[in-house]
Amino acid sequence: MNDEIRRSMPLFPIGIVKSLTDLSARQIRYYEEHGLINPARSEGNRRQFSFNDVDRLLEIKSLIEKGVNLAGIKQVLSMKEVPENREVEQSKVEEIHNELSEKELRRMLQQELFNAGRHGKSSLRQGELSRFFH
Amino acid sequence: MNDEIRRSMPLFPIGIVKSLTDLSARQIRYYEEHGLINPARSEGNRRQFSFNDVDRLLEIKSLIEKGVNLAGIKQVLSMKEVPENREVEQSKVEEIHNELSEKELRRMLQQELFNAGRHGKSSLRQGELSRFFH
DNA sequence: CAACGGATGTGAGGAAATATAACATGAAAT
DNA sequence: ATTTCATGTTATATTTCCTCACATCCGTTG
Repeated sequence: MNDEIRRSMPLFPIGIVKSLTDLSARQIRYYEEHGLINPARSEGNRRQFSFNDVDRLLEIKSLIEKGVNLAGIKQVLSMKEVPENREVEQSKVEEIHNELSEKELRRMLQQELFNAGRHGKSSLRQGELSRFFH
Repeated sequence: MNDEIRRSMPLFPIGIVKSLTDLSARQIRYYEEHGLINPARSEGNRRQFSFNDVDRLLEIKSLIEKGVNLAGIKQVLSMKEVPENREVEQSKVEEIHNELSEKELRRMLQQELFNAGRHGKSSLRQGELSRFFH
């Protein structure tokens, strides 16, 4: 449900994404420039990548390594887009983004994560936050 | 298994952690100064927080809100440390950190994430990377 | 072959995020 | 009334990231 929200939560700076994907900053920015990814931005205009973004970049990298060019990748990725409830999800996200300010959204997510982590947990070993990224 | 590795992978800058935990940067740094957390550092000396770190901060925050002071929190947290295979886990992590350079470790993790995400996956919806953070 | 466009590297210049350190402050403890 | 704890605030330095421009390599095409 809010899985999509969690997965699209802006978390990582480009430096981390670089090491996670082994792509250069130049490449990442270039792919964004050509619409393959669409990371969020901080107030100060810095890119903030979500899990979805990183997933997508790994997918892109894999295709690049197979010799697929950007146009081809664009095709492949667009085909992977869920055919069902596409507009539904889309509108849901937009709804949230329009009705709530960025700050409010962030706070909401944080609250959700926090509360969920609060109960039914006895050992730190089990973890709190990370449980909600699966 | 490598769960602990994933959970302790340095990912977030302090700004994100602030919004995730609703703690001030001052607080976060203060808690580190007093040994409650121990985030990794980038080459350029910036703090890099893992899921474990964020979990811990949420735990700390919860205790703070209950009126527990730092000494008390230190106690509580130390008690949560797994009594079993403590040294085992510890030594395992240290082993990795000693035998492999930071860069190699990072690359290894990235590889693992990447490869695991590569197979048995047909829809982007399912996600690749995020599956490995649970 | 020469020219062109796609994909990436590199460097300049500037802005944002973070680091440490020092001092300020309110509340709690002594 | 002091002292200590936990946090805020401000100043200054560094690192990371931004955009933009130009260079380079390479495959495709006229």
